[in-house]
Amino acid sequence: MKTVLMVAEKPSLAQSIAKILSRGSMSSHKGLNGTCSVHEYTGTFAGQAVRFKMTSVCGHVMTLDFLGKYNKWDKVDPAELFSQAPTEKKEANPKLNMVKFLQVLDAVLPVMNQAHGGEKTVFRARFSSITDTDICNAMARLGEPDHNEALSVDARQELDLRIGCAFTRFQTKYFQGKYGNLDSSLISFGPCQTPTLGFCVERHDKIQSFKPETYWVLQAKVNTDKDRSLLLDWDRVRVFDREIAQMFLNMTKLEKEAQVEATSRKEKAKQRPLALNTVEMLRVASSSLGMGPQHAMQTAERLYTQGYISYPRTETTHYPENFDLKGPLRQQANHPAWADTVKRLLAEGINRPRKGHDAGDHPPITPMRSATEAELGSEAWRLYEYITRHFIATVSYDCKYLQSSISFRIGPEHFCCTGKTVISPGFTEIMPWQSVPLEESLPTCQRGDTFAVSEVKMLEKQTSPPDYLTEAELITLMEKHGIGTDASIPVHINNICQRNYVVVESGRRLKPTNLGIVLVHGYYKIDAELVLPTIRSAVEKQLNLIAQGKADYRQVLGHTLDVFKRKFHYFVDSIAGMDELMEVSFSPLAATGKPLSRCGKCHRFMKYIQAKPSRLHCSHCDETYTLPQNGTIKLYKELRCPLDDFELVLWSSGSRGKSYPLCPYCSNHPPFRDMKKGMGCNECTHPTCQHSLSMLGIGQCVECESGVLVLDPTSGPKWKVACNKCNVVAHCFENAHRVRVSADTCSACEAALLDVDFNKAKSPLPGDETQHTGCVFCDPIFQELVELKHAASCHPMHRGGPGRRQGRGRARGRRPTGKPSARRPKDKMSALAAYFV
DNA sequence: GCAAGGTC
Repeated sequence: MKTVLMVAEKPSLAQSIAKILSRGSMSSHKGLNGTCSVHEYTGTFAGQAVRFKMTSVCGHVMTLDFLGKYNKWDKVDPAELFSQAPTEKKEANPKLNMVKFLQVLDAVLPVMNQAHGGEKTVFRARFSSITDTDICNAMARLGEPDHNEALSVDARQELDLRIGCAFTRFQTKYFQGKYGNLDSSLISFGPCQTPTLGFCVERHDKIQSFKPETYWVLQAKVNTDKDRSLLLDWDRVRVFDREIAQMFLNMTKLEKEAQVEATSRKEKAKQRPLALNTVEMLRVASSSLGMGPQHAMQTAERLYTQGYISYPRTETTHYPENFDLKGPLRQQANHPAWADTVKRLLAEGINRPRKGHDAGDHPPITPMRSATEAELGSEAWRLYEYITRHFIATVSYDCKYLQSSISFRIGPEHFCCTGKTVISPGFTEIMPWQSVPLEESLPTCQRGDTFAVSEVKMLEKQTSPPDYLTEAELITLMEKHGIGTDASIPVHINNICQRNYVVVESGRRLKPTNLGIVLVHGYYKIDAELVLPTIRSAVEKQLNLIAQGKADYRQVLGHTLDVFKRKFHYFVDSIAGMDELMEVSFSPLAATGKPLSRCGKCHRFMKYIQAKPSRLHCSHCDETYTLPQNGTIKLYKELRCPLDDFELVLWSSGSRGKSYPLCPYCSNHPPFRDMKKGMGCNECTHPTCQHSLSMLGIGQCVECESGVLVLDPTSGPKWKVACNKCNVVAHCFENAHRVRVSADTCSACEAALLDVDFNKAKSPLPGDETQHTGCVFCDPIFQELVELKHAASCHPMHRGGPGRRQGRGRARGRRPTGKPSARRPKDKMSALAAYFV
């Protein structure tokens, strides 16, 4: 039997499609990467009985990047990134082993192509919803893969990469080389993030340039009953001339009666909501739940993987034709929060949902199973509750209310008042925040009736500026201008926050920082297209032409790159224009920071710049030395590096983390071949320096491949031994007053022996011993005094819970022998000579 | 260290 291999775009789709096509009779097993499954079943294909193997990829298989050597910022002119720098396709997620996985399943491909000589063997199914009819129709009308669509995607990828990286590198290097308080580790630029920032700054500018204007309003009150009065709105709404307003006031004030000119009563409806898609969910999450888009998306993702809601990334607001609305509704029939509403809907019949937009991706977001707050936790519950209420609302009835209004005349001026009374609340019962506000009902009257005027007064008011953009408004703007997609909108918003271009204020409003404002104003000054949303859509148009086969991939790519290369050169030549704005808000490097440690070249104090990216700046030599981020920096006892005479500094990630000394010069200009930029003394292979790996290294890390456990000489009296690569930290010899790494090694495991001195009173050593030399891994006395831990880290990624091999003394390690760096050289001076570059 | 866009 022949095999038909089918590949969907993600695991969940493979499963649901296989289920449909096999009518539920497939057998499934995990693929070799543990993420993608293979679903197998027998069926017919092109009239033959075949074995189907259905699997999927998982996001993009390949990604685009520059060749390695073009990723060295100090060695490559960003202008080269437009054409000279070659790009390569890399596996987007090497851990998934996607390419190998597909190759295994695809092992038949060469055979396929040969055996069928010329006959087509690769097809593409096109469908717009995951329903039986759609999927079966797609299988009956298989098309060919569209090469043009692929080219269009490739072109977008290459444009975004080249343009984004060129501008980002140039800006970052230029401004970080001049200013010391930008407080952003990266001055990034991108075709989506920059217009996103642009929207926020545009609103800021409107607020700044806003000039309040005074206006005047007439307000009249009439008596409708003995003790009730009615407030009337002026038909002219407001006037901006005080004297004119005064004139109207004088004319109406003379009148004692208000005459009813007309009354009306209209039945109106407030429409039930459209089915829920991603951006609407994100808007409501931000504006009503106070939950940022990134966080909301993560929460939704969790609800989805746990089976509480349907797939949360969709642009569609229309339920597929045969979508089962009653099933999910029935599941909610006993929910304590909305059982009554749901039961009534089921008994009296649900309403037909409104016709929304079918984007052809996934069905709208709906609850998949009933859940309570206790089960989900408060954050996830709030989102789930909203999704569920929204779903119920889509099958509820419109809210119906009566809008009545009365028009009055007082002298020559016209006034009116309106009131709403709810006829049937419809969906607002399940979405109470949408309900029509309760208002006092209007008196019943008819044309010609009169009411006594109790008061007419003139109010002085001022126009007020708009407020900063809310996240919800920003999402709407992005959606309207085609900036980003449902899945990437939260990422772009997050980006401009992380880069410190905007900050989230109360009410989730986005207030641009000085940096964000200066950047956008600078783009406006030099080349407004760099920040306007129109440029993205213009490029998108070209890319669509490629996809439709109406434009040539090479030509579009070449032309667009050429345009942006010119823009880039013009930007670089005109950067002084942006710089003028920078100067106003930021301080030059030389005027920033506090004196900390001495430069090895001029022996003057260098200044420590704490703002991101933290670094040391020598204003005399005009040199900047970057420091490790996410930690604190102190002077290290005025000790100096034996190689360059720079004063060492001590980096620390906090009392529960690790710390190590580093030489500012070596860290930026590695002295030995086997050292990389950013390394501290704990990775330095200097054979004799007392701070080096060679002198303080003990043995191989118990967890990671390449790390070495190094004694932290500053950690006493709670001594620590920390890996110089990963987060492993061993706490040891508490209260020892001296710990030294001995020149001798353990005969069993080759680790360096430690020489430990205790005070008499606090010594944990057996007998009355105060001194002991031994191996931390093998010595039975030391094993009791060593505890392995992970350093408290700023990166949750690396936190990874307790170590697999946690526990006293179980950690076995050899003094590393694979690399010359960690071996104790026999002839120190000759080894030193050999290490120098 | 950089873009955007997929999914996990």
